[in-house]
Formats: sequence, C-alpha cells, structure tokens
Amino acid sequence: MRQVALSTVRRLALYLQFLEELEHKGKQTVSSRALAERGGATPAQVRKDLSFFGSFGKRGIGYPVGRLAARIRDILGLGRRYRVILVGAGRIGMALASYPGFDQRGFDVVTVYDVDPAKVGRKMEGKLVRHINDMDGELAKEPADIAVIGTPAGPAQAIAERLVKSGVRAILNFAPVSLHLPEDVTVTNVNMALELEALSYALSRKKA
Amino acid sequence: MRQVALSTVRRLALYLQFLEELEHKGKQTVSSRALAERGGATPAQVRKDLSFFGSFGKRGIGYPVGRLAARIRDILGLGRRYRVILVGAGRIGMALASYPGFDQRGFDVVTVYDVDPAKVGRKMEGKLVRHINDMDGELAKEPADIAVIGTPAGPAQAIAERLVKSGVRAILNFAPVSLHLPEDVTVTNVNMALELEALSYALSRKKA
DNA sequence: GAGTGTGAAATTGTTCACAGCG
DNA sequence: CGCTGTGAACAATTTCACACTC
Repeated sequence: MRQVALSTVRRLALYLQFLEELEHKGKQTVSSRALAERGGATPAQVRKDLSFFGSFGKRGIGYPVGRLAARIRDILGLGRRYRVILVGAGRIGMALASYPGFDQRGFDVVTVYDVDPAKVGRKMEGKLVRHINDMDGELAKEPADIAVIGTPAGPAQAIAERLVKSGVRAILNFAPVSLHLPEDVTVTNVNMALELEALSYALSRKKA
Repeated sequence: MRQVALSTVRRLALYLQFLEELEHKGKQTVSSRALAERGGATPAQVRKDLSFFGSFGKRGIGYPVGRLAARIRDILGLGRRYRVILVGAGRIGMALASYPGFDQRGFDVVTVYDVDPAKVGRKMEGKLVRHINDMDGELAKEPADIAVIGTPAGPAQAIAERLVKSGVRAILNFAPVSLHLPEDVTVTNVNMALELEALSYALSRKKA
C-alpha cells in the first residue's frame, strides 16, 4: 500500500473536526479509542491511518491534541486559502456558498455563475451572480482552485470541460452525472438522489 | 460475498439514472459497456453488480432498458413513497427539501422542524416549520420513514436518539458528527466540509 | 498498566478471463 | 461473433495481535 487511500484521508478530516473541538476545550491529549469513537472507526484503524504520516503519539499516553491537529491540517493542505467558484446558482450550490464552515476552513467563494438572466447581476447570499459566458475570460485573468458544479445534469459535462481548460484541477460535482475528465483532475461527486435511494434500499431490506 | 456491498447499491442507483434517460429516449437495449461509461465503472463491474440480483441481459445483445430499470427500482425499494421529515430548517436541509428530484423519486417531505422561534410557524420553501418540541408527539401519531438531520453538530446526537425512539430507521445526516445509534438504524453521512478537505488534500498532492 | 506502532492475517471489493448463449 | 454471467485471481482495506514505550 504505497498510496494513501481516499478513505483514510476522509477519516483524517473527521478526526480533525473532533480534534478542533478538543483543542477548544483545552484538552491536551487524546487516545486512538476516543478518536475512533467520534470518527466512526476502530482504534486500530485510527492508529494505522495516522501511522501513514509518521508517529505522533506517546505510548501509554495518547496523541497530543494540538500537535496532531496541526499535523493533519498540514497533511490535508489546509495551510492556505482556496479560490472557489460556484457554477449554477441553484439552491444546493447557494446553500454551500453561504455555509460558514466553508469560509472558516479556508475556502473563499469568489464568484457565482449562472445562465438565468433573472439571476445575473443580482446578489444571492451576498455573492454577485455573473453570466456564465464570462466565466472563461474571467478565469483566465483570475484562476480558481476549485469549482463547485451545481447545474442540472445536462450541461455539467460541457461546463466541467471548460473549467478544466481554464485550469481548474478540483471539482465538487452536485449534478447527477459522472464527469469524464483527464485523470489529473480530481472530481468528488455528491448525489443527493443517490443517497436517498441507498437509504430506500436499506429500508426495504429491513422488512424482509 | 453474501451481502451485497453498499458500493454496489450506490452504483445501481447511478445506472438507474442513466437507464431512465435511455427510457426517455426510447432506447431498447444497453450494453454493460455503455452503462459502465456513464456510471463511472468498468463493464465487468456492471455485469457483476447486476448478477447479484439475477440475470437480465441477453448475450450478444445487452440489457433491455425498460425491464432493467424496473428491476433496479424494485431492488432499491423505489416502488413506494417515503415519508421524510427534516430537522433543522437551515440552508442545506431546505435546499434538499425543495429539490425536485426528491419528490419525483418518491420522497415526500411531510414536516420541517426547527428550534428557532423566528422560523416556527412560517412557511419555508412551501413547507410549514413546526417547533421541535412537538416532534416526538407528532411522530407517534404519524410515523416517518426517513429523517434528514440538518442541525449543527451539537444537538445532532440527541435528536437522532429521539428520532430512533419514535421509530425512524433511516437517517440522512448533514451534521458533522458520526452518530452513534443501534445498528438496525441506517445512517448516511454527508459532510460538506469533509468533501472540500479531501479536495484540498488532492490539490496539495499535485504540486509535489 | 495504558496505549501506540506495525507486520501479518482476514476480509472485502475489483478485475480478469473465458465458457456459453442468443 | 458479440456480449453476458461468473468463478477464480488479484488488489485494496480492515482487523488482529502483540512487541514495545511511557
């Protein structure tokens, strides 16, 4: 196992959320067991996850909260701010754009794009909505790190391709399609309908 | 492999989205390759996923679009409607509540609960917001199948426990905590901050 | 004693490859 | 001959178990 698994990275982010709470409470150390409970993992898994990046704990004691949090932030690349653009001023995207944890964690929503003339030029959740035709030009001048796609399924692929051409290398996709992009572009799909359908499946198993 | 993997179920939901498009276009058959392309999988994986539930395809031809879609809807338990309640009338929850695909796929948001007196009694996105204190009593009279938790992290665990006590067996959780619940309750976590942090990680790898 | 760090074992999930049907 | 269905090989991930340190 050379490359660290995505699931490990995701758990790291979960541990960090807990560590920051502990930091806030002034706790000095934390055990793999406590981290596991909160992160929905097992103690062994926590230790293994952390061991990929070095050994931070003290045997018999646990992990130093502050130092571990700092290290995870470093591993996750949270030591800087990211320029985020949002394409599609629909509800899900806007909900995200105004999510406080967003700004707080270093993600700045710099621009919102839409096609709807009724939205363009107006402010939504404090962000000015611009027309999507201007997107490529503006990205050329001021690149973005991350794009959030909140459009319907139809235009999502074409928009993603334009984004990649403009230098975006990470996409959070809410449109219900798998985007087909060069492999140096990281895409994370969040598909609400799919989550509900998975719950539906689980429920239908239970009666059986 | 006795139990079907969650990842298989999720892919099935993805295939279904594509099949419904094809149905709409009047296409009669589809190959595992075409399904794979859209579902972000390999042809072999599509065939394996489907084979857990029977064999629907014709060799040399492919799968019958309509019949396969119907079968997947059946597997996923989408042949009925679900009563969904939403706890926490924040942006993400409300965005979901008014998501058209929601209603369309058989999920009825029957009630929205919140603690904020400024919200209680008002309509948001066409849904009347009720006070969370009334939740348990109302659920006793009219049970819900699925609850969506859109509260902050703090109260989420306590609310989840109340929901379970009231008979809810499936929870879609947007609060950034792992809920600790009896194992006959299915919980799906959607954690936006975590998704962004995973993208941050991926981006920070690329410069290296 | 309490709790980490980590190879080795077990499990789970994916890909291969090919037999067999339409 | 194209494409499914599937056991068997493979790869990835999780869990175990225990040596070791504080």
